[in-house]
Amino acid sequence: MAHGPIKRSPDELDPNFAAVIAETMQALATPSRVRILGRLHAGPCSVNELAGAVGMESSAVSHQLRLLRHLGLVVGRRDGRRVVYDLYDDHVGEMLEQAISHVEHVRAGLARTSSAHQLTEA
Amino acid sequence: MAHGPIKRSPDELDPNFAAVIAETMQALATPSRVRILGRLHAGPCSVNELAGAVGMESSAVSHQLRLLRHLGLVVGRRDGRRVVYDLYDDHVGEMLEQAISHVEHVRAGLARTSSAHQLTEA
DNA sequence: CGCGAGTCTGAGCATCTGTTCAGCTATGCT
DNA sequence: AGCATAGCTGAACAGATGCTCAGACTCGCG
Repeated sequence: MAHGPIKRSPDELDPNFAAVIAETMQALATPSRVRILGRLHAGPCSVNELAGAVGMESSAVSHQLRLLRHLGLVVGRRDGRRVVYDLYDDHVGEMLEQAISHVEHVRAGLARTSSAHQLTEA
Repeated sequence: MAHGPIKRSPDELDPNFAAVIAETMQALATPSRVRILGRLHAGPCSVNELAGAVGMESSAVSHQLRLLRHLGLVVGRRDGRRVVYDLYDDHVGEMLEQAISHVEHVRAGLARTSSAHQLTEA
């Protein structure tokens, strides 16, 4: 892939590009969206199923799905009178998985540090 | 490490675990923090340097650094009268890099979809 | 010891975000 | 056509968030 104008190295990020990253990563910055994506990672399903699975009202789910759609993370296809949502592609699933594994690693490190800290905690 | 109750597969995430993920991923959900982490990825530096690099007030940077410290993503070491911050470990750098690459992929897909959409946009 | 530089902290404020609520649209069935 | 189901949308509200401001604290130096 020969892109070009996009900043690849994480050093000295372009302010504009940093904003784009932040915008997209916000998809994973809320428990409800994380659970929605997690559920979709198990397979496509409708809004109501989703709502039941994550314990939210359909309306709330719909609002979040719109956000995720705009971010390009999920897609919806009409099937009869339902709309079946799915992750946009495998990359989204990977992103979720990697987020999970990173968080596990980080939290493990946190637990270790939380007793013997220097400037870690006030 | 024998943890146990933690959910590893992204399918049907435990609500509690989803909250933990969201909490940590919020570190990347703001342009200022993304830029701070990006700058630190280039190498350790002090609060003032950081502030200059990302164009924020030292105070604001300090506030964000506290957050990032509590999340276990960065560490600070006193050096004379300055405090030198650094990423906690390589995993944090990787997390940043992967976030960047995923976002690039997703945005590329978005650009492609934004013209021929069905339920993507209203 | 006193002062300046560097950093941290709490309060206050403006903004953003997520949920609920009410109502609308669209599809399918009788 | 009439009605029920499924989903979408906008307004409104509560809670969270990020920044600024003022002040406190620490460290090094004269």
